Amino acid sequence: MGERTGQQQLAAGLVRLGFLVQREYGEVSRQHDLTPQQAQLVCVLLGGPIGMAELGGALHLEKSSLTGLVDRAERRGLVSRVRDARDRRAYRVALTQQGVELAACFHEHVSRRMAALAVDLCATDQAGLTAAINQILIGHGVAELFTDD
Amino acid sequence: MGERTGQQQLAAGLVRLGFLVQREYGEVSRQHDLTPQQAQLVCVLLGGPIGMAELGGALHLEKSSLTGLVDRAERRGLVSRVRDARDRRAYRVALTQQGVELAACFHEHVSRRMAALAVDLCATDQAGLTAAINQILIGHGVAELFTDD
DNA sequence: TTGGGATAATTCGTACTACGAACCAAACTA
DNA sequence: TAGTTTGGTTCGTAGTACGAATTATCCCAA
Repeated sequence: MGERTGQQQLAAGLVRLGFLVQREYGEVSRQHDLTPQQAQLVCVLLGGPIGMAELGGALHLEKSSLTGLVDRAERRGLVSRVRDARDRRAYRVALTQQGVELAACFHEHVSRRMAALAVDLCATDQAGLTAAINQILIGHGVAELFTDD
Repeated sequence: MGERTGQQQLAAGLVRLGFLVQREYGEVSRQHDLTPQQAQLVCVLLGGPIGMAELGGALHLEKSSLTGLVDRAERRGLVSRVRDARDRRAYRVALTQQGVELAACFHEHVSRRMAALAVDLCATDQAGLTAAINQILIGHGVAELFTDD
């Protein structure tokens, strides 16, 4: 009601956009018979096999949460745990062939869906939006990787 | 790698921004001893008491999921179920006094956090970002309410 | 070289999320 | 008034996320 500062408007917009993105992401995940978390996992792994520890960093999860997530993905044949050559405590989590295919397919679809969100914007506005988002991301330690973590 | 279209860049940015927003939202929720879902619930209820059915629409949840969410919030003294006067099957879910306070406090904090995300952008870019986000939101049926659903 | 602290990961218990199917009761409608 | 729709709950299943405790390995320093 009444007055609303630009800051408040922007804050509200960011929250709603966040929820909208999550909803789309979840829907696409479901279409691929994945939970959003599993989808995120396989997308990260598209960047190559990594240890549980780094995975926890990428997904912002405690290691105890990770065990189960990887367990379930492994049970579904999407990933496998490979012992690290030089550290007998460590595993590396890698996509299986099936995992690679599913991840690529999912990534493709989710990208399309996201692009579709901005389809109403003219090219200039899209470029401006991309720039603004990138500036926010770099200012908040979001990795520069080419996959969407 | 190599070439990346503007669409792909934007799509990736949206996904990452979405995750970033969720992370911030979750962190603030936690600081208020709420789960993100409970936080979302009380924020929606700031707009006034509503029935389970509409609530499901607002939160994009099945009614069976809602029962538990409202149960737990009720157990915590945040909301209460009030029988609808004119339909003896229906409840309306309303914030308790405690719920109102907590929701207002949470809303305040989360808004600040979100605004802080964009603090590096100049005023012009912020305005542009707000406009672009609003255009996306209106194009995708996100309600015009003043609370962040 | 051995002992002690850090590190990689798992297990366990708890709480919460989300769904669909089955169900009940009140409301509507033909 | 019978039959259908609607509002909400219950139940079972699967998944998510955490922290504390545990095990095994690694690494460093005395």
